[in-house]
Amino acid sequence: MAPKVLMVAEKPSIALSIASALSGGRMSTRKGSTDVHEFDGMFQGSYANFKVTSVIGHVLSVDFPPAYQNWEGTDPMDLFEAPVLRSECNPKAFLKSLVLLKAHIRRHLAQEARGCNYLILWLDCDREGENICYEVIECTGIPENEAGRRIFRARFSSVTEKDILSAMGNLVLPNKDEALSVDARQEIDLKVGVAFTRFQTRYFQGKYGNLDSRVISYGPCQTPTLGFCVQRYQQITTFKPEKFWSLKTYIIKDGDEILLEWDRKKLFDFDVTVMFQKMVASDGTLKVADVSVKEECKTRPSGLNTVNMLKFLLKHDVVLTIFSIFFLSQVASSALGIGPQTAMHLAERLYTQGFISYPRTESTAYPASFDFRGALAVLLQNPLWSNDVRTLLDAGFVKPRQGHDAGDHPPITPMRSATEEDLGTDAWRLYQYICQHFIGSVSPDCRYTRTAIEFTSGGETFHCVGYRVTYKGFTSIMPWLAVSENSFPAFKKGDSVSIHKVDIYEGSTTPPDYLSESELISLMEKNGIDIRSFIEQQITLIAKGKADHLQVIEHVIQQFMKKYSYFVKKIENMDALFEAQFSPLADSGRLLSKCGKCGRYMKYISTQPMRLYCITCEDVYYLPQNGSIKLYKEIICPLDGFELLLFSMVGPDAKSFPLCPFCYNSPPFEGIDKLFGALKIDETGKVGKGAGMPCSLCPHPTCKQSMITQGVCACPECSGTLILDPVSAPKWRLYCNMCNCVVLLPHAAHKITTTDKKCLTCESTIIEVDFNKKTTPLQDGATLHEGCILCDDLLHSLIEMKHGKSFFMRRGRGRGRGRGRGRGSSRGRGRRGNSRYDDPKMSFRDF
DNA sequence: GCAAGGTC
Repeated sequence: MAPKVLMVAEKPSIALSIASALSGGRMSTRKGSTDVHEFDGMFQGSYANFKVTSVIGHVLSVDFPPAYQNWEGTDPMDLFEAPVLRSECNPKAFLKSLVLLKAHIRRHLAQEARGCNYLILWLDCDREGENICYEVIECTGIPENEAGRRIFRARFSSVTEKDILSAMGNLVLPNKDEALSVDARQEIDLKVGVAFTRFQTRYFQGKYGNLDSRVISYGPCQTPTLGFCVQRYQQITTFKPEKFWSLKTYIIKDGDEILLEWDRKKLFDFDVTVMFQKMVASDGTLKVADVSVKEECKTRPSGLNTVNMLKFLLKHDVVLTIFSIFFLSQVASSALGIGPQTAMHLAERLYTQGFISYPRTESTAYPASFDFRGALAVLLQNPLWSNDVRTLLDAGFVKPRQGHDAGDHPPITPMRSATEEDLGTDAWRLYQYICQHFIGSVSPDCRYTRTAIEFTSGGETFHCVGYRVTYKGFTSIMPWLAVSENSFPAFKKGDSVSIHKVDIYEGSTTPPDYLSESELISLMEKNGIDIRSFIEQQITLIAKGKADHLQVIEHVIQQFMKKYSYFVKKIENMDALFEAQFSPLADSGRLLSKCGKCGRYMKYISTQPMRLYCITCEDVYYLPQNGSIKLYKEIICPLDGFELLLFSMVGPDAKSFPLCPFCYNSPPFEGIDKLFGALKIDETGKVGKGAGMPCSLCPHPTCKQSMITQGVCACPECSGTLILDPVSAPKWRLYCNMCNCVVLLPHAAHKITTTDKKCLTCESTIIEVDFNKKTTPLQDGATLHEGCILCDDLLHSLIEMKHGKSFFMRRGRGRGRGRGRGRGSSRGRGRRGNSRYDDPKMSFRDF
């Protein structure tokens, strides 16, 4: 019988590429936890059956045993020496579709491995990938010591047919040392992170009013990074501007006014500056003391690594702003801005699709054997740079400037030709840069002439400098690095020229800007990130086989235990800093959301009647009763600046809706005066019913939470409007803002949003559904679909009506049902056009 | 309720 070969990649897309390359496209695919591609071919000289499948990142992760999960019963110090368990990954809840998939990967691998003679590991070629190799081996049940006999590792740096075939022809062994180094990292990160986080959270919990102390997390990566940001923030806030003065000396040459640079640049003493000005002015003439002409050269770049790629993209684009020590926010300052996360996403995609080589590399040096000619030839197809590439291939290219070989992957290099249409705007920008960088790196250096003229007058020296490019070299393909030329006066040594004027310029020093992400990346690169670099350097010893992993873990943990006990002993020092920043907690009530008037957190009083109290403004805001309330995404009401809350009924199918505490109590629009469950204390002190306007009744025209933007169509049951429930994913639904009617939307859609378009037939809001890739009802696997839930046949066939639990004090409940059709136009306040209600299609009679 | 590192 033909031997069976199982191959496992790190992600489904790579499994597909590998199978396509090895089978020449002739394969069959069946569904599983992840897809399995099958084909026949040759392995080790004989005919074999292949199947290629994948994991989805790590299969296993580490955690403490249950006994250590209890915050109360566990001293964080004990965590350092606690055992750790490896169990199946449990990704965060927001990745719901992944949870379902990942939960079964272990079983999937075990099943697929049954009866297989060989296992070939196609995980990404980095330390994490090496570690996942051993997770996969464990799941398949094949003994680890079969490495070299039944287990092999395929090493590749790009997902191209060439690389895949060559990896298949040169199978190696998985690297246990690198895998162990990741085990060590995982254990250290877990222990350090959890111990410090638990301790400082518990210490600060309930101590300060305006500190959100649900969790005060500590991590060897995030904390030092925050440190850099805070350090810069401190520099900015403590900055004292200083006045300075300088001389601006002008001459006129060939009719042009030219400003000369003063060699002293600037002085911090006004009187002294005036003295120099007088000396120069009384001389009145500048003598040309020296003219130097130098041929200079700007060298081509070395290969591109990840950090440099990110730095290029970030330059001027995104600024990291800190407005308080504990609140970080990103301000995108340019429409073109690609943040590091997006950039790496795009790069990952380009790699997966075979357009570029592996994008996570530290190396800027190419291996000696690298085929530059082949890599260049690929780029001939694109007219944007085909001329440059043709010239390089014909007239000879140079090797990139000598870079650094970190021993990981070659620099990021284009592998396939692509056009903007193939990739989409953002991915294209990134790809274009990678191509330009690569072509630039094998182009000649740029050469230019630098001319400097030195003038003297009254004992002071001035100068001007001019640049003239003699050969563009690599700067023609990388124009952003071009040497800028300037117009320049012709002088020779000994000439003299009269001074046109000498002015005093007064300026003042300015604080540095907020730390930009590119600066942050440079800082991280330069310093390592403190603490992280220590761990990194220790585990590298394991990866390189220079240290035993158990000893390294033991050593590092010992170090951190010492740091931890020092931290505990000195926590008052940290507390002193917090005291200066935060205000003490008042006696009762949990702080929940910010008041729009004073900006401080308001207290949530959970005893009936549920309400918010602002200590500063001494105001009370009643909330809907009989449900739970929590902060809603820190979104702020555009009308009054109060933070929105999310109210949820209890029980299955219970609805939830956002509200602004201020609007809810004092509806800002006329006519919104009905009772919707809010309570109010009347003059006699008795609890009565108050007014209430949640966002689902708000006629604000543009706010993303309002009835206007979230409303879809009229309720078939009452005079209300059906609103898209923003937190109902993945069981997306509409709920009526007046009665208990619920409409279930297509199941398991990835995302459903309202658009600003209206149905031409019935004026309902057009919704956009992003179907799940796997379950999409659309043809050709398309996932995006826009339409009216009533008039679009597809959407209409996928929706279903239900009744949820009512949360409003509705009037005339009995009238509700059966009123679904032929309603008049006298309904609703402030809702859009009413004529649509007469259209028979508005009816839900098909339900 | 905690980290950081994979993945979508």
